[in-house]
Order: sequence, then structure tokens, then C-alpha cells
Amino acid sequence: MSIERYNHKKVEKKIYSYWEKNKLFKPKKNKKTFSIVIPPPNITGSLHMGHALNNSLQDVLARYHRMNNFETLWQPGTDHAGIATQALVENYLKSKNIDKNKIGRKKFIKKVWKWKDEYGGKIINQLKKLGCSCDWSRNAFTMDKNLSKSVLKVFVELYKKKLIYKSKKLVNWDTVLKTAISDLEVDQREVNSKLYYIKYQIENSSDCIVIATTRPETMLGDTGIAVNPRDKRYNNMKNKYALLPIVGRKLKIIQDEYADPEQGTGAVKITPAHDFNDFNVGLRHNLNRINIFTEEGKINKNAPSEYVGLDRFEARRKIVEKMSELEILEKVENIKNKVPYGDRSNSIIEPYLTEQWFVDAKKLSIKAKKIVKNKKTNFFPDNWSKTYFQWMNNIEPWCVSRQLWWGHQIPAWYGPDKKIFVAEEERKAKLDAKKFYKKNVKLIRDPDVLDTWFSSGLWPFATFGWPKSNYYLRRFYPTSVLVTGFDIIFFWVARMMMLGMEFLNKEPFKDVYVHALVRDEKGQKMSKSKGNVIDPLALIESYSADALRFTLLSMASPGRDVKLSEQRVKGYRNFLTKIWNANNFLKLNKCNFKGQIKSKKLKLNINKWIYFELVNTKNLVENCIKNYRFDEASKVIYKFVWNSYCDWYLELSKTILFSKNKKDIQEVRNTSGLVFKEILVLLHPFIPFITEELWLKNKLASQNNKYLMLAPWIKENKVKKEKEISNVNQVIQLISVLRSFKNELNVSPGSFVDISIKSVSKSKQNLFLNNEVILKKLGRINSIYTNDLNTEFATLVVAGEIFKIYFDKTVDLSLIKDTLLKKKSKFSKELDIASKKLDNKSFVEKAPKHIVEQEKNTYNELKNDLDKINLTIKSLK
RNA sequence: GGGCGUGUAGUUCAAUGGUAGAACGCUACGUUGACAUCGUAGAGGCCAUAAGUUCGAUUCUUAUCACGCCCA
Repeated sequence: MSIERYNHKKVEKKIYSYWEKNKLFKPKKNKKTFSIVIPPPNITGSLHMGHALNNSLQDVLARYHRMNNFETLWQPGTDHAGIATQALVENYLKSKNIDKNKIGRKKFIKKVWKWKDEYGGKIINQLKKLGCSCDWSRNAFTMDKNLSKSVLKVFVELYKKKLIYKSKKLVNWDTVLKTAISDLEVDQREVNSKLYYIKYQIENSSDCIVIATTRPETMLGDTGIAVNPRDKRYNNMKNKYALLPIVGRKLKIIQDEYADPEQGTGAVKITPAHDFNDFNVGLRHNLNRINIFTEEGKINKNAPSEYVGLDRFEARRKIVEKMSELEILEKVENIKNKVPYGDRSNSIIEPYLTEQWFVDAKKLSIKAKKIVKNKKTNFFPDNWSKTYFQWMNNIEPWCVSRQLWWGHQIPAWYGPDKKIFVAEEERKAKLDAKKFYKKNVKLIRDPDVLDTWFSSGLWPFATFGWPKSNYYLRRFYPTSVLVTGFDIIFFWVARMMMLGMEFLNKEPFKDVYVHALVRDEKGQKMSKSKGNVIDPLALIESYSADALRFTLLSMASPGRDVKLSEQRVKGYRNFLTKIWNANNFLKLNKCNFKGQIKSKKLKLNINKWIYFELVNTKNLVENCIKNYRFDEASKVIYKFVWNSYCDWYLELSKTILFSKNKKDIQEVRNTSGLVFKEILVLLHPFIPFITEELWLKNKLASQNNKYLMLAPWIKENKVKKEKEISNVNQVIQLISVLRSFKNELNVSPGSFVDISIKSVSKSKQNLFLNNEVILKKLGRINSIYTNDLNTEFATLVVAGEIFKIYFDKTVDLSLIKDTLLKKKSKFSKELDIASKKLDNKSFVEKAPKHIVEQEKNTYNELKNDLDKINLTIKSLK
């Protein structure tokens, strides 16, 4: 018979389209519901390891619940990633010599949509390769019509409630992208910098005050100098003025706690329009705010003409040069400091004075904090709630406007006098304006768009059709669990919670399962610049999606990063092969996959045993999934399949299958096949492709459950541990010990021996005689005697029983004494510990009874073993 | 500076108030009628360091030392 190898490439493709064709991803009506919304990957992205882990986890949950009669919805979708997408399409057009500004906003947006239609679905296809069982018919996009409607509604309502407002503040300005970004999108990086000490002359005096700064070019916007009121060095400077070099502006010397006497000279220049701290100092002392930059980060006309138009770094160079010339540059120190970088453009972020829209996050956070406090929403692992609270307690107004074209344009219109009219539609704004001005006026719409996270903040209900009330919203909100990485708890999770509470007054998810980052095998963060990125698609290509999934799942221990190595994936590919080969074995032996196991009718011990193990495993795995311990779950099931089922049960079953007892053969054919079927069921959420393939291959599809994907797990969760089950364990133990014994004596493992069980207690004798066939085959035993033979023998002590082993004459029996002595010393050590404990009065008095009992047992067992060993050592002399 | 977390076998990680397990790797050997992407057996750990609580600590507490992440 020719045996096919498992070809994952062919199978995975075939199986996925089989699921899709049969519409298995759609929720099937049922009493209980289970729902997850996908963290929407952005349309410019392609699948990386983080996605692979994140979605493998969700898929296990979705598949497990779907199989077990939950009406299951896994809501998929992508987000429009305002900045990333606009930048990408802009560059793409540039390469074709098309200038965004020339074609205008409308045409540009059309181009973006076109790009999205062509390339934006890439990541969705990659998720399919991973096996994700999302309901793709509901695939959502944050710029879709209905989602956009939700966005506008939320904006308008927040505005009405005064939870959204416009204000002129310093924001983080990206001079490359020319937009404001949120403080979360700013990355503080430590870099080597220079600290410049500059002398500012005091007005009407020859004295100087020396300030230290890392950004000398901003001096062009200085409007004050601050010293600490407690700093005695500057007492004489109180209320005096310094003269700004080059510019000549008078700067008031003010006293403010912000000036740190330990830093630099203790005197600090104040540039309220270009530094967040200085901005606040300026407010306190009523200082002017002079903006000296253009939105590209070039010097503007508020500066002396020789600097106008220079880039900020060029200006720095020139100004430092000028200072040296003027001999007011006292010194330059090399220091390390933190510099803000934009995580999209990688350019230095400029604090910049502009008018922007802000969400009053502080007010929204109140309810969002409460649901975590009241355990309506639970974080797993729990300590992430600490991070959540810490951020929520220190939350700042959220700047939601972006100076971009791609995104949800802010629904605000301005009258001729800049009066703001906010409405979901222009028509409505016009009506309002007419009412206000008592005549028709021209309105101009705010050109800015909203932060992408503003729309993804509505994800768990906007994707279900909110604000319209409908079946999905009623059935699936709040969602059961959100699976996400910790890096977006603030960006996304917290915002969904704030907006969900504000608009539906119900928590968006009951659980938040937070998984770790995927790193490379050395524990380094994967990044393109380091070149250590492992491409999940490449791993899928070489080892299968199933293997990759199983690897990621088995490594997803809570609170720990996933360090991925290809070796691991390879190992789990071998696991798939093992399963595949086990199936071949079953087929070759005409095992039966049809029907159900009738556990009470099982006669054979090995069948009772494997069934017992199966139910145990199922219970454990179920428990693990409920506790989000996917690592434990995969370990438990791996162990059961490989060790219990393949290594022991199938080996044991051969003794029956190759016998002549038709009745027994039939029972083994049934049990082995049906247990295997249940293995497929249990494994399916983890490795869906190969299991469904085997389901089809074994023609299980025509049975009670057409699709493995919808086959429920076995209901049974209690099996009495009968004596027969421990009998099997004892037989296994004897075989294992015998094998090690041979190994210790350098006896070839394949050789056969005779054994005598004369000294074994009567009941055990029967047990071993009853399992003679198994012992002979797996233990490589010729004959089991109940009488001692008259030749040289070696003694083996197993669980307090003495076995005599007759090797052939070439075996060096002198080794036996060594091994026995080794064992003796090991056992005596353990016995020592046990007896010391039992001699300790306070132990016996204070330790719990069952522990003392247990200790007594181990003591007795050890004692027994040791006695037997001593006996045999003596007999050797 | 504030917060969170991690130090356990060569490596990656588990578990546990009663002196530790797995996977991979390594070593030796290969009996077979599923499988060499395999089988069998084996070696390997003063559970970071110190003190405390306890009858008992790898597990709890505190300190120290490393390392990582987040926020100023």
C-alpha cells in the first residue's frame, strides 16, 4: 500500500475554501452566544508575527465555542490608518509624478480608495492562510458608509455634550507629515545631544545671565527667562530684564518653580510657543507666545530675516556659529537626553501652537474606570488593570484632529465670523446657520480629519450596525472577549471602553485577554531595521499554518514575551506528521471511526484506560481554554496524543490487533478509531486544517457531524478510575523499568529475556499473567515463570516487588551490583529525608494530616524497596 | 524619577508552601506489520543572591544584584 505524506500546502488551501464554500464561518443560531471583534489590522499592513499570535488565539476561542454550540461571531475588518495610508499613496503617486496638491483633495481620496481596493485586502487573505474563521461576509472597514455614520454621530453628540471642543494649544507636530499627532504616537528616544551654555546680557548692565539649552535655535522665540525663587544665586536678578542676543528682545527674568537649580546653570530660557513646559510657565507669568516655525519646521517671518526659511537644524548650526562669533557661547557639553520622534515619520516632533479638536478624555474615563473596578470587564492577566488605571488616572485631553485628507472629515462648518456649526450633514449645518444669522451664508467645512483611533474606538458596536438597533447589536454586544497586545491598551482598548460606556452604557467586552509581544529567539524585538523579522507566511509555507499556530499557542504563557525559534515550529510540524501517521496505522488496521464510544460496554483494559485518559485530557483542555491558558492546553493535548495514544495505546493495541480474538479485535478497532476521532475534535481549534482533512479522509463527514468545524466535544466529563485502569499503568511501569534495566546493563534493547515472578505477591502475579501477551511483546520477554529457574539471574525491584530476570550468558552480571548500590544510595537519601520529617514533632503536629499521611506512605514504600534491594545485594555476595 | 515585569536543565519555557517538569538540543542504542519529520533509554538544575515568616520556602515578605518594558 502506498502511503501518502501529508502535504500541507495542498490541504490547507483546499480545506479553507471548503469551509468558505459551506459558509461555516457565519454564526449559527443557538441559545448561548460568543463574540469577538478582531483588532482591525491596518490596510497598508501585511501579516507579521504579532498578528499571527493574536489571531491564532482568537481562532482557538472562536472555534472552540462554535463547536460547542455557542452562536459564535468573529467580526473581522481593517482600519483605514489615516497617516500611514495617506503617506503610502502619496509616495506611490509621487513615483508616477503625480502631485497630491495638484490633483486636489477629491481626486486624491479617489486614488486612495482605488489603492485600497487593489492592495488593501492583502492582510485579509493572509489571515485566511492562517486559518482564521472570521465571518468574512461581515468584513468591515473603518471608512465604510455605516461606520462613517457612527463616527459622525459620535462626534456630533460629544460636541453637544461639550465633551469635544476646539482649542489653541501646543500639540505634537510632525513636520514631515504636517499634521498633529497624539502623544501616544510620539516615541521618546534617548540620543546624544549637546547642551549649549549661552550668555544673555542683563539690560543696562555689564552682567550676564547664562542659560543652558539643547535647542539654541528656539531662542528666536524666547519671551522670558526663569530662575527658581529659592535659588539664591539669582536673587539680584529679580524683575530685571535680559536682552535676547541677535534679536534684541527684552526678556523678563521671572521666578518659577519650574527652573531646576540643579540643571545647567539654574536659569532657563522660556519659549512658550515651542515647549510644553515653557507653555505652562508662560501661562503663569503672562508671557508672549511667539511662533518661529512654519509647519514644515522652517524658520518663519517672526525671526530676523537672515534666518527666515532655514530648516530648524540648519538654523541651529547658524545660530551657534553666530554665538561663537559674538563670544556669548560660554561652553558646550555633550549630554544624553530624550528627543521626541514621530513613530510614523521617524522625524523629530515639534511642539507647535495650533488650533485643534480635543476630546475631554478625563470625563469619559470615569465610567470606563468603574467597569474595571466593578469587574464588569476583567483583564487577563489581571495586572494589566494596573496599567490601565495608571493611564486612566493621568489621562490628558485627546487631540483628535489630523491635518490629513484621508479619514473622516470633521463635521464642523464655519460661518463668516468663524462661528462653528457641528452637524452630521452639511444640510443640517446650513439650517442651523440660517437660523443663527437669519439669512443664508457661505459655510466652510473644517478641512481636518479625525484620528484613526477615534473610529476604531467605536469598533465593537459600529461594526454591529450601531446606531441602528439590530439583531447583531442585541445578540453580540457586549462582546465576550477582546484579544489584544498590551501595546495598544491605551491607544485602543481604553478608548473603546470610554466610547462604549458613553454611547451604549455597557462595557464593550467582558474579558480582555492581553498577550505578549513576539520576539526573535534571542529575545529581541523584531524590526525591519534589525533584519531579524521572521515572516509568518514563510513559516506557513515551509511548515504549515497548523504548525505555526500550535507553536505560537504553546508559547503564549501569560505575562511573558514569546521568543520564537524556527526549531519549535519544526517540532510541531513533526507532531502533525505523527498524527498523520497514526491515522495511516488505523486505516491499515481497518479501525472504525463511526459511531460513538460506549464506555460502559468496554471490556478490554487498554480501551478503558485510553478512554479514561481521553476524558481527563478533554477536561483539562477545556479548563485551560476557559482560563486563557493556551500554552497549558496545547501541552496537555500534545502529551496525550503523542505519549498516551501513540506511544502506549497504539503499541498496546497491536497485541490485540495481531491476535486471533475477533471480538477483542473489533473492540480495539472501534475504540482506537473513535478515540482518534475525538482527538481530531479536541485538536481542531488548535490545528484546524489537518484535523478537518483527516475528518474528510476518514469519511466522517457523512456521519452525525458533517463538518468537524461544527462537531461538539464529548459531553462526558467523569469516568470512574476503575482498577483495570491502574492495572494498565502497572504493566506500563514494569515494561519501562525493564527497558531501563537493560539499558543500564548494556543489554541490547531488542533482546529477549525470561523472567520469574515467583516472589511477586499473588494478586500481582495474576495481573502480570493476564497481561502476558503485552509484556512479552512490548517488554521483549520470552516466558514469564512462576518458579525460579536454576540459572544466574539479575534482580529487579519494581514498586516493592522482586522480579528475577534471566539474561543470556554474554551479559555482564557484575554491573548489577553497581546499579543496585546506586539505587540503594538514592533510596536511602530519600528515606532519610522522609524519616527526618516524621521524627520532627512539630511537623507531625502542625502539618496538614494528608501531608503527614503522604509522607508516611512514601516512607513505607521507600522502606520496602530498600529492604528488597538490600536483600538482593546480600544474595549477590 | 514613577510604575510594571522577569531571573528555574545547554536553550526556550512550565508548575508548585512538602527539595522540581516539558519541548527542543545533546549522548547511546535501534527490536517494529503507522511513523528515521521515528522508536527506546540516558545525562543535565544548591529553582539569581541574602535575610525573614513557617514544622517546612524554588514557591510568601523584604532587601540586593542583573535584565526587559511602559510613563515622566
